[in-house]
Amino acid sequence: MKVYEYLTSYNIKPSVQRIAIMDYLLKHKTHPCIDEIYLALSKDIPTLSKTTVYNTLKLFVEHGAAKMLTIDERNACFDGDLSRHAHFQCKVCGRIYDIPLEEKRDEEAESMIQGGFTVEEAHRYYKGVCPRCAAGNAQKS
Amino acid sequence: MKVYEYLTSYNIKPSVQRIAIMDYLLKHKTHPCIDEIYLALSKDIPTLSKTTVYNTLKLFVEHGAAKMLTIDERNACFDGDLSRHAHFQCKVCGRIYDIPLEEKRDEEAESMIQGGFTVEEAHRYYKGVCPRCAAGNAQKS
DNA sequence: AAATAAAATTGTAACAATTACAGAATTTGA
DNA sequence: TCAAATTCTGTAATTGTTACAATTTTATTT
Repeated sequence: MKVYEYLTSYNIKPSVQRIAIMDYLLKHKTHPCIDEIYLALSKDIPTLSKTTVYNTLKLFVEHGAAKMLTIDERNACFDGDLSRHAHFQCKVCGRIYDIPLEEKRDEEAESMIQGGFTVEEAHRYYKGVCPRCAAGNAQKS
Repeated sequence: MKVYEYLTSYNIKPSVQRIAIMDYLLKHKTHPCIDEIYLALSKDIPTLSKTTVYNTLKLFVEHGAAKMLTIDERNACFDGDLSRHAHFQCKVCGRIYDIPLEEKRDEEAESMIQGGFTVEEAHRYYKGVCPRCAAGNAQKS
């Protein structure tokens, strides 16, 4: 299985729950929060505990297999896409969009490293209103 | 008084509490959280309620007189510096540093606007270890 | 200046996201 | 198969934030 090896490549011991959660992350680019993942997977794994979802995502982030987004004030979101990209959250519907970044070096990060900082994460995000909502098709996701 | 007019310029009716909170924000570039502000000002204003600090900062953000940072997962931080700049949070001591941004246009934002997005906020931040902590002088702030 | 209305502040209670923790279940390794 | 280690579960505790009603303060009208 594919996700199985993906997890092991990050030194994460696979389990039914971990595979299901990573699989969900890789297949749903919606930047889901804990609850979304929990509710979706509970259908297949009825015994799933929300604590496990918390623990597992924390594990993923620690092993570098997922990223945590703190764009949304209310709750943390998670991203299985590890490529360099920015995010945009619509203030109306709450959706988080992926925004491609021009491939160019990050001068700020470079000068920080010069200044003695160790840079482990770089986040960039925007907020505003998405085209969908601007068009009046506002709908809570 | 200076802060008084500063508040009115943002259409915020000044009060003892609001002036004290804005004054604290302008004088302390530490990106304080609610609790830091509350604890610091309680000494001068013993009747101050934490709810007031919450309400007031929400008001400031709505009127564009302050910015809320969601870098720290545990609690929101606030910044009275409205100029364009990035932030760096040290994972060891938790300090949030200001990082100057080269003055150049934000191509990503521009292309998003082209794509129909309304961009109201742009955030950029980094995480890692600061020089102080790297040198071993780790100390929780 | 007194009375009234409006706005701001306070404190408690409710709420929601997250974490701690101990017991149950599962996996691993002899 | 049995013991040890790991993972998972569910409840309880914790914490940041918000709702709300009562009180206080400020502004307005008479």
